[in-house]
Amino acid sequence: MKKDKNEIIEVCQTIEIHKDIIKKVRENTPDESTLNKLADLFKIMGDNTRMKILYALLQVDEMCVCDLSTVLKKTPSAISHQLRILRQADLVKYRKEGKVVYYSLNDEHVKEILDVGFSHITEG
Amino acid sequence: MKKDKNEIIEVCQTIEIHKDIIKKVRENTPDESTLNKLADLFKIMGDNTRMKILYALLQVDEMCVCDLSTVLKKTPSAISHQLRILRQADLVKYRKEGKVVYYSLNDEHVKEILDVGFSHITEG
DNA sequence: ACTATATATGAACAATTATTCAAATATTAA
DNA sequence: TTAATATTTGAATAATTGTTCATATATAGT
Repeated sequence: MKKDKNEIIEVCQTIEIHKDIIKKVRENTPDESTLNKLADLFKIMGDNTRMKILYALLQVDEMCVCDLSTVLKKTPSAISHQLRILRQADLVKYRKEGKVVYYSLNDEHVKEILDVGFSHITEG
Repeated sequence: MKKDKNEIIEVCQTIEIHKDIIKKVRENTPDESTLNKLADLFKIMGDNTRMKILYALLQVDEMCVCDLSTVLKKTPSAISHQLRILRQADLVKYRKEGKVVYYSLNDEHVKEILDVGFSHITEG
Protein backbone atom coordinates (compact mmCIF):
# COMPACT_ATOMS: atom_id res chain seq x y z
CA MET A 1 0.00 0.00 0.00
CA LYS A 2 1.89 3.00 -1.32
CA LYS A 3 1.51 6.35 0.42
CA ASP A 4 2.78 8.43 -2.48
CA LYS A 5 -0.17 10.42 -3.76
CA ASN A 6 0.74 9.85 -7.39
CA GLU A 7 0.86 6.10 -7.09
CA ILE A 8 -2.16 3.97 -7.72
CA ILE A 9 -2.99 2.35 -4.45
CA GLU A 10 -3.75 -1.33 -4.58
CA VAL A 11 -6.57 -1.10 -2.15
CA CYS A 12 -8.10 -4.49 -2.57
CA GLN A 13 -6.71 -7.67 -4.02
CA THR A 14 -9.09 -7.50 -6.95
CA ILE A 15 -7.47 -4.20 -7.81
CA GLU A 16 -10.29 -2.43 -9.58
CA ILE A 17 -13.55 -4.18 -8.97
CA HIS A 18 -15.67 -2.23 -11.44
CA LYS A 19 -13.51 -0.67 -14.15
CA ASP A 20 -16.38 0.93 -16.03
CA ILE A 21 -17.76 2.63 -12.94
CA ILE A 22 -14.36 3.89 -11.87
CA LYS A 23 -13.68 5.23 -15.36
CA LYS A 24 -16.99 7.07 -15.49
CA VAL A 25 -16.50 8.65 -12.07
CA ARG A 26 -12.94 9.71 -12.88
CA GLU A 27 -14.06 11.40 -16.07
CA ASN A 28 -16.99 13.29 -14.60
CA THR A 29 -15.83 14.41 -11.18
CA PRO A 30 -14.72 18.07 -10.82
CA ASP A 31 -11.06 18.63 -10.09
CA GLU A 32 -9.71 18.33 -6.58
CA SER A 33 -9.35 22.06 -5.95
CA THR A 34 -13.00 22.70 -6.79
CA LEU A 35 -14.15 19.92 -4.49
CA ASN A 36 -11.94 21.28 -1.72
CA LYS A 37 -13.46 24.73 -2.08
CA LEU A 38 -16.91 23.17 -1.97
CA ALA A 39 -16.07 21.24 1.18
CA ASP A 40 -14.66 24.41 2.73
CA LEU A 41 -17.91 26.25 2.02
CA PHE A 42 -19.96 23.60 3.78
CA LYS A 43 -17.45 23.35 6.59
CA ILE A 44 -18.01 27.03 7.32
CA MET A 45 -21.76 26.57 7.37
CA GLY A 46 -21.36 23.45 9.47
CA ASP A 47 -21.03 25.21 12.80
CA ASN A 48 -23.86 26.05 15.18
CA THR A 49 -22.78 29.60 15.88
CA ARG A 50 -22.10 30.50 12.27
CA MET A 51 -25.35 28.85 11.17
CA LYS A 52 -27.26 30.99 13.67
CA ILE A 53 -25.49 34.11 12.46
CA LEU A 54 -26.39 33.33 8.85
CA TYR A 55 -30.00 32.60 9.69
CA ALA A 56 -30.26 35.79 11.73
CA LEU A 57 -28.88 37.86 8.85
CA LEU A 58 -31.37 36.15 6.59
CA GLN A 59 -34.24 37.77 8.53
CA VAL A 60 -33.04 41.37 8.47
CA ASP A 61 -30.96 43.67 6.31
CA GLU A 62 -28.07 43.99 8.72
CA MET A 63 -27.01 43.48 12.31
CA CYS A 64 -24.20 44.83 14.42
CA VAL A 65 -21.94 42.61 16.48
CA CYS A 66 -23.79 43.60 19.63
CA ASP A 67 -27.17 42.63 18.16
CA LEU A 68 -25.84 39.23 17.17
CA SER A 69 -24.22 38.86 20.54
CA THR A 70 -27.55 39.51 22.25
CA VAL A 71 -29.60 37.20 20.03
CA LEU A 72 -27.13 34.32 20.12
CA LYS A 73 -26.26 34.77 23.79
CA LYS A 74 -22.56 34.62 23.08
CA THR A 75 -19.75 37.03 23.91
CA PRO A 76 -18.96 39.73 21.34
CA SER A 77 -15.52 38.20 21.06
CA ALA A 78 -16.85 34.80 20.08
CA ILE A 79 -19.19 36.41 17.55
CA SER A 80 -16.41 38.54 16.13
CA HIS A 81 -14.17 35.53 15.64
CA GLN A 82 -16.88 33.73 13.70
CA LEU A 83 -17.75 36.81 11.66
CA ARG A 84 -14.14 36.97 10.62
CA ILE A 85 -14.38 33.46 9.22
CA LEU A 86 -17.62 34.29 7.41
CA ARG A 87 -16.01 37.45 6.05
CA GLN A 88 -12.98 35.59 4.74
CA ALA A 89 -15.28 33.17 2.96
CA ASP A 90 -17.15 36.10 1.40
CA LEU A 91 -20.39 34.92 2.93
CA VAL A 92 -20.98 38.24 4.72
CA LYS A 93 -20.00 41.83 4.10
CA TYR A 94 -19.84 44.74 6.53
CA ARG A 95 -20.04 48.48 6.77
CA LYS A 96 -18.79 50.68 9.57
CA GLU A 97 -20.77 53.51 11.11
CA GLY A 98 -18.88 55.15 13.93
CA LYS A 99 -18.00 52.56 16.50
CA VAL A 100 -20.61 50.14 15.21
CA VAL A 101 -19.98 47.57 12.48
CA TYR A 102 -22.99 46.27 10.58
CA TYR A 103 -22.88 42.85 8.96
CA SER A 104 -25.11 41.50 6.21
CA LEU A 105 -25.28 38.53 3.86
CA ASN A 106 -23.09 38.89 0.81
CA ASP A 107 -24.57 36.40 -1.56
CA GLU A 108 -27.90 35.19 -2.88
CA HIS A 109 -26.53 31.65 -2.98
CA VAL A 110 -26.33 31.55 0.80
CA LYS A 111 -30.10 31.76 1.09
CA GLU A 112 -30.56 29.10 -1.57
CA ILE A 113 -28.19 26.70 0.13
CA LEU A 114 -29.87 27.23 3.49
CA ASP A 115 -33.30 26.70 1.93
CA VAL A 116 -32.40 23.41 0.29
CA GLY A 117 -30.73 22.22 3.47
CA PHE A 118 -33.79 23.23 5.42
CA SER A 119 -35.98 21.15 3.11
CA HIS A 120 -33.78 18.14 3.64
CA ILE A 121 -34.08 18.49 7.42
CA THR A 122 -37.80 19.11 7.62
CA GLU A 123 -39.17 17.04 4.74
CA GLY A 124 -36.73 14.18 4.82
CA MET B 1 -21.92 38.33 32.05
CA LYS B 2 -24.08 35.37 33.08
CA LYS B 3 -23.32 31.94 31.70
CA ASP B 4 -26.75 30.49 32.43
CA LYS B 5 -28.33 29.83 29.07
CA ASN B 6 -31.71 31.14 30.16
CA GLU B 7 -30.38 34.46 31.31
CA ILE B 8 -30.20 37.42 29.02
CA ILE B 9 -26.55 38.22 28.68
CA GLU B 10 -25.65 41.86 28.96
CA VAL B 11 -23.21 41.72 26.13
CA CYS B 12 -22.66 45.37 25.62
CA GLN B 13 -23.31 48.33 27.86
CA THR B 14 -26.06 49.55 25.57
CA ILE B 15 -27.84 46.29 26.29
CA GLU B 16 -29.87 45.90 23.13
CA ILE B 17 -28.64 48.25 20.47
CA HIS B 18 -31.43 47.68 17.97
CA LYS B 19 -34.54 46.38 19.72
CA ASP B 20 -36.66 46.17 16.57
CA ILE B 21 -34.08 44.15 14.69
CA ILE B 22 -33.53 41.80 17.59
CA LYS B 23 -37.26 41.30 17.99
CA LYS B 24 -37.74 40.51 14.31
CA VAL B 25 -34.88 38.03 14.26
CA ARG B 26 -36.09 36.29 17.42
CA GLU B 27 -39.57 35.86 15.99
CA ASN B 28 -38.51 34.52 12.61
CA THR B 29 -35.57 32.28 13.31
CA PRO B 30 -36.22 28.50 13.39
CA ASP B 31 -35.82 26.83 16.74
CA GLU B 32 -32.41 25.82 18.03
CA SER B 33 -32.80 22.10 17.37
CA THR B 34 -33.62 22.70 13.71
CA LEU B 35 -30.62 24.97 13.26
CA ASN B 36 -28.40 22.41 14.95
CA LYS B 37 -29.58 19.70 12.57
CA LEU B 38 -28.93 22.01 9.67
CA ALA B 39 -25.41 22.77 10.89
CA ASP B 40 -24.82 19.04 11.35
CA LEU B 41 -25.84 18.37 7.77
CA PHE B 42 -23.36 20.90 6.43
CA LYS B 43 -20.70 19.72 8.85
CA ILE B 44 -20.95 16.28 7.32
CA MET B 45 -20.64 17.67 3.81
CA GLY B 46 -17.80 19.91 4.95
CA ASP B 47 -15.07 17.29 4.71
CA ASN B 48 -12.88 16.63 1.69
CA THR B 49 -13.19 12.87 1.78
CA ARG B 50 -16.94 12.82 2.29
CA MET B 51 -17.42 15.48 -0.37
CA LYS B 52 -15.50 13.33 -2.86
CA ILE B 53 -17.58 10.30 -1.94
CA LEU B 54 -20.82 12.21 -2.48
CA TYR B 55 -19.63 13.62 -5.80
CA ALA B 56 -18.53 10.19 -6.96
CA LEU B 57 -21.89 8.68 -6.08
CA LEU B 58 -23.52 11.52 -7.97
CA GLN B 59 -21.98 10.25 -11.22
CA VAL B 60 -23.05 6.62 -11.02
CA ASP B 61 -25.82 4.52 -9.56
CA GLU B 62 -23.72 2.82 -6.94
CA MET B 63 -20.16 2.04 -5.90
CA CYS B 64 -18.62 -0.52 -3.60
CA VAL B 65 -16.12 0.39 -0.90
CA CYS B 66 -13.28 -0.89 -3.04
CA ASP B 67 -14.30 1.28 -5.99
CA LEU B 68 -14.40 4.36 -3.78
CA SER B 69 -11.13 3.37 -2.22
CA THR B 70 -9.52 3.18 -5.65
CA VAL B 71 -10.93 6.44 -6.96
CA LEU B 72 -10.19 8.46 -3.80
CA LYS B 73 -6.81 6.82 -3.19
CA LYS B 74 -7.63 6.16 0.43
CA THR B 75 -7.60 2.97 2.46
CA PRO B 76 -10.84 0.94 2.58
CA SER B 77 -10.84 1.54 6.32
CA ALA B 78 -10.79 5.33 5.95
CA ILE B 79 -13.56 5.13 3.36
CA SER B 80 -15.64 2.82 5.51
CA HIS B 81 -15.38 5.13 8.50
CA GLN B 82 -16.65 8.05 6.43
CA LEU B 83 -19.40 5.96 4.82
CA ARG B 84 -20.61 5.15 8.29
CA ILE B 85 -21.00 8.84 9.04
CA LEU B 86 -22.83 9.42 5.75
CA ARG B 87 -25.06 6.43 6.50
CA GLN B 88 -25.94 7.70 9.96
CA ALA B 89 -26.90 11.04 8.43
CA ASP B 90 -29.12 9.22 5.90
CA LEU B 91 -27.19 10.75 3.03
CA VAL B 92 -26.33 7.36 1.54
CA LYS B 93 -27.93 3.95 1.55
CA TYR B 94 -26.37 0.54 0.87
CA ARG B 95 -27.12 -2.94 -0.32
CA LYS B 96 -25.09 -6.03 0.22
CA GLU B 97 -24.30 -8.57 -2.48
CA GLY B 98 -22.12 -11.35 -1.18
CA LYS B 99 -18.98 -9.89 0.26
CA VAL B 100 -19.44 -6.61 -1.56
CA VAL B 101 -21.39 -3.64 -0.19
CA TYR B 102 -22.75 -1.14 -2.69
CA TYR B 103 -23.40 2.44 -1.63
CA SER B 104 -25.59 5.02 -3.34
CA LEU B 105 -27.05 8.44 -2.66
CA ASN B 106 -30.17 8.34 -0.54
CA ASP B 107 -31.72 11.68 -1.24
CA GLU B 108 -32.53 14.02 -4.09
CA HIS B 109 -31.75 16.97 -1.84
CA VAL B 110 -28.08 16.03 -1.73
CA LYS B 111 -27.70 16.74 -5.43
CA GLU B 112 -29.54 20.03 -5.09
CA ILE B 113 -27.36 21.18 -2.21
CA LEU B 114 -24.19 20.23 -4.07
CA ASP B 115 -25.42 22.04 -7.19
CA VAL B 116 -26.16 25.29 -5.39
CA GLY B 117 -22.85 25.11 -3.55
CA PHE B 118 -21.11 24.46 -6.84
CA SER B 119 -22.71 27.57 -8.34
CA HIS B 120 -21.48 29.63 -5.43
CA ILE B 121 -17.93 28.40 -5.92
CA THR B 122 -17.74 28.73 -9.68
CA GLU B 123 -19.92 31.78 -10.39
CA GLY B 124 -19.19 33.81 -7.28
C1' DA C 1 -5.66 64.60 26.66
C1' DC C 2 -8.74 61.38 28.92
C1' DT C 3 -12.71 58.25 29.32
C1' DA C 4 -16.08 55.16 27.59
C1' DT C 5 -17.69 52.00 24.27
C1' DA C 6 -17.81 48.65 20.07
C1' DT C 7 -15.18 45.60 17.84
C1' DA C 8 -11.04 42.95 16.72
C1' DT C 9 -7.20 39.99 17.69
C1' DG C 10 -3.63 36.72 19.65
C1' DA C 11 -2.62 33.04 22.71
C1' DA C 12 -4.13 29.19 25.41
C1' DC C 13 -7.18 25.48 26.40
C1' DA C 14 -10.59 22.03 25.65
C1' DA C 15 -13.08 19.42 22.57
C1' DT C 16 -13.83 17.30 18.24
C1' DT C 17 -12.35 14.53 14.44
C1' DA C 18 -9.94 12.16 10.29
C1' DT C 19 -6.71 8.67 9.52
C1' DT C 20 -4.00 4.67 10.62
C1' DC C 21 -3.28 0.24 12.49
C1' DA C 22 -4.69 -4.04 14.21
C1' DA C 23 -8.19 -7.04 14.74
C1' DA C 24 -12.95 -8.65 14.06
C1' DT C 25 -17.01 -10.06 10.91
C1' DA C 26 -19.11 -11.92 7.05
C1' DT C 27 -19.23 -14.34 2.93
C1' DT C 28 -17.50 -17.47 -0.66
C1' DA C 29 -14.79 -21.25 -2.41
C1' DA C 30 -12.09 -25.29 -1.87
C1' DT D 1 -13.09 -26.83 8.27
C1' DT D 2 -9.71 -23.86 6.37
C1' DA D 3 -8.25 -20.10 3.47
C1' DA D 4 -9.07 -15.87 1.07
C1' DT D 5 -11.35 -11.56 0.51
C1' DA D 6 -14.50 -7.25 1.37
C1' DT D 7 -15.87 -4.61 4.81
C1' DT D 8 -16.35 -3.01 9.52
C1' DT D 9 -14.88 -1.53 13.95
C1' DG D 10 -12.26 0.14 18.19
C1' DA D 11 -8.33 2.41 19.99
C1' DA D 12 -4.59 5.58 19.42
C1' DT D 13 -2.62 9.57 17.42
C1' DA D 14 -2.25 13.94 15.20
C1' DA D 15 -4.41 17.88 13.58
C1' DT D 16 -8.03 21.18 13.54
C1' DT D 17 -11.03 24.34 15.75
C1' DG D 18 -14.46 27.10 18.90
C1' DT D 19 -14.44 29.69 23.01
C1' DT D 20 -12.42 32.38 26.64
C1' DC D 21 -9.48 35.76 28.46
C1' DA D 22 -6.66 39.61 28.15
C1' DT D 23 -5.41 43.11 25.41
C1' DA D 24 -5.40 46.15 21.41
C1' DT D 25 -7.60 49.28 18.17
C1' DA D 26 -10.98 52.66 16.66
C1' DT D 27 -14.32 56.12 17.33
C1' DA D 28 -17.04 59.58 19.97
C1' DG D 29 -17.75 62.61 23.74
C1' DT D 30 -16.04 65.50 27.57
